[in-house]
Amino acid sequence: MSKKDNNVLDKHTRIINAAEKIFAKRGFHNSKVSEIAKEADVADGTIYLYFKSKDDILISLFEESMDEIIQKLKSAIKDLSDPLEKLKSFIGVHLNLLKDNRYLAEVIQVELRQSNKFMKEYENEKFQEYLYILSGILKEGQEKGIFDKEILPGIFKRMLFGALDEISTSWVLSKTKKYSIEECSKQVFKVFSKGILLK
Amino acid sequence: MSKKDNNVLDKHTRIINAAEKIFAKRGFHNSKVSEIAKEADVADGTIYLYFKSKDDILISLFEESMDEIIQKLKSAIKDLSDPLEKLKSFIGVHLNLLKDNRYLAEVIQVELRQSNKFMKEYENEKFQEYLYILSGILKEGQEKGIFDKEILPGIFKRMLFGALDEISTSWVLSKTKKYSIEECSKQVFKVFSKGILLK
Amino acid sequence: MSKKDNNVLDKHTRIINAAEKIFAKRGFHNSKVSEIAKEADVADGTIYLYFKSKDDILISLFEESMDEIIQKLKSAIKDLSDPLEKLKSFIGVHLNLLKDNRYLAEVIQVELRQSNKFMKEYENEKFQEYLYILSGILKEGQEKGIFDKEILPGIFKRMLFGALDEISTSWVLSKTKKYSIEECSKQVFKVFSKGILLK
Amino acid sequence: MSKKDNNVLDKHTRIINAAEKIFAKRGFHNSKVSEIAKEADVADGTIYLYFKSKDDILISLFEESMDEIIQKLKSAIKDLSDPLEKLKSFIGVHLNLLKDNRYLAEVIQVELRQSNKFMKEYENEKFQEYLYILSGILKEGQEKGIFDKEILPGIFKRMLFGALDEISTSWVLSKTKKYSIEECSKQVFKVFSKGILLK
DNA sequence: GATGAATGAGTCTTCATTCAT
DNA sequence: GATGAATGAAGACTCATTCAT
Repeated sequence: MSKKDNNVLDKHTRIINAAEKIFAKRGFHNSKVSEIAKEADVADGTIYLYFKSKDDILISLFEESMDEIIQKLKSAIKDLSDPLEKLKSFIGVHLNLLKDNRYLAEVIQVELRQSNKFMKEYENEKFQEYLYILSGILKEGQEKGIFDKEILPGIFKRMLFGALDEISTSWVLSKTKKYSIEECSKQVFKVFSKGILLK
Repeated sequence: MSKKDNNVLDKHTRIINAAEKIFAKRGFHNSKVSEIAKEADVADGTIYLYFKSKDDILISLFEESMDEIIQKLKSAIKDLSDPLEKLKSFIGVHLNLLKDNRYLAEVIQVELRQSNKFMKEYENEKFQEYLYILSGILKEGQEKGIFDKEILPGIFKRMLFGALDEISTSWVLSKTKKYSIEECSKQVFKVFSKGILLK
Repeated sequence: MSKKDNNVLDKHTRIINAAEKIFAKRGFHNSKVSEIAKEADVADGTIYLYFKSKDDILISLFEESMDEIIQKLKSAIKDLSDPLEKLKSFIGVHLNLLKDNRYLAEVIQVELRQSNKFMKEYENEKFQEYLYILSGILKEGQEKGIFDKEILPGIFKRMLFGALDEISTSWVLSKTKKYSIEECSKQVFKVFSKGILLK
Repeated sequence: MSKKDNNVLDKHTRIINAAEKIFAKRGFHNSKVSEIAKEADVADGTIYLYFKSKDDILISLFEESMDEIIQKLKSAIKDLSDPLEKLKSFIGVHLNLLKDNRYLAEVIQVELRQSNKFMKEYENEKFQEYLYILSGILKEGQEKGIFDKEILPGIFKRMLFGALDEISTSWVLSKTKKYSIEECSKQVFKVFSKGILLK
């Protein structure tokens, strides 16, 4: 999106978009608020009419992105009844979302961990909600007698998120893009579905 | 280790130990070199007799820790012939190492990603070596006809590392320690072994 | 000029004036940027809105001062046709300018030489322009048959500048002011005019 | 002189020689004591067995050099009876001494002014002694009825020193060495002798 | 006397945030 | 609401000097 096109959007959105781009390029701590302001084509001070602080930009960026991701994940699995199909869809949507939004992927994978507020103080409800969808799929499959009941949902959700997260990170940072996102999705689904199916 | 005990160690080690603790507590960017110096019980300037810069402390901390981890992982699987046993051992050692060294775990999981040098410029040979052990176990199992040949080692190693990494992170950051490390190891092994076994 | 009066000037000028005073008092290397800021009644950071670095303040101070000096010297000799009168005027204006601006004199005489940039890397166009006026006066006199043609302008300009520079320095640093500026002017003119006149 | 040859000298001399070289290359404020120590092939701490401080090295360097210069100047004019010959000799010796000792010249011309102690606090007896020789030559000529009695010795000595100093400085810093030292000597003598002769 | 590892005071510069316009 | 000039706190790093060996 060109800076010109961006200017028709409301300032809140322009700042979030600019921050996403700058954070992805420089990392959170090495990004300057003035740089974000310049990219968003607003004055430095204007940022503070829409956000409380630099940290708040990152938190908002994360929450709004997660909202969008969660909504897309939910809508993708909404009409599926088979937990296995839900799992396959979840994995595919997660990896494709990040592929389609390179900046967001970099921010979430790499920079999100840089604000102390996030990892330690911030309660991170959105992330909990994301994980809840995952454990929900497992539990549903266990109740339906498809998935192994010995798998603990609280551990499974972390394991699968970690795998998807790492695959995304390495894909985003990789220059050669040796594997396609489709291939990655297939492989992750193969291992995790076989890993939890009752047989 | 008390500050007193620490003082018998050579200064390089004292500084690395102090940095590990401070980085874990405050995060890389929020840690002051003067704080590390104080914790190591040396003068600020002494740090620069042993390290080129603050970044260099983090890089050295990572490399020295990875060296130790890789050595322990290698020695743990060295005498095992069954790839499945190697996988189980690898998972157990990885998770237990981090449990036994809380500061190191926090630094590797959370803070390591904060130096631009690391994620983008730094080649990260140590990490490649770590991943190579993992893909090696998979390949060996595939050659022995135990593991599914369709699993791509380049994707598998990332997937398993991501899962272990996320389990470690959440375990380290978790206050309640709801699950034991042993339980986590068992679950990860269960899913990944079933996921890649030929049946 | 009191700090209060100074405050009506634009910040660039206030900083230059403050630097002139502080550099004169402490010397370039012993002057703190924060001290200049305090004297200029601006915040430390404000300095960096107007100058790239501490070195840049000194260079700007020099260039702006030389501009003023050169302009005054040029305008002083502009309407004179006799090279001898030009010489007398040049000497008088040079010495009086420094007398009227004690801080500037100290900075130019003593501190200017302290920035490596100046003496070795910096091309110093302004100073070349200053010297060019001097050699111009000699050449004009030689062409008019008044001055000795054997005197080399390239050496003469340095000789006279050196003499004026040293007289100024010792006058500025002298506590007793044993000789008046007028007396100094007269003596310098006497020696140099007799020294170069054809007779 | 090679570092090896230098090692046969006593440490005081080795340190002074090293400082002369380093100060000339980097300037006083940008020279590190450790660099001088390395060049002198002694330990950092050894410097402080022979000199009180970094400033003290510069002061000693200056005083010892001036002693040598003054002695050479005195001995050069000692057997001359004609004040005009003394003047010619003085000028020639001054300029040649600096030509033959490039490092010393740079230090005296450029770096000497960088220590506050020198220009403001330090009484600078050696320099006074140097100037005293100059005013002595003028006075002797005036008493003998050769030089113009209206020239004030206190101003004349500064004027001539300034001229010689500036000629040396520009000669030392000049890359092309457009004029020879002999040519410079001749020109300075020409102007100053004609300038003060009674006719 | 000689060493050089250790010290720690000192400062330029950055940049998130504010506020007068 | 919007601006952007101004603020000033904060910190990595340097290097003259010391002192235990």
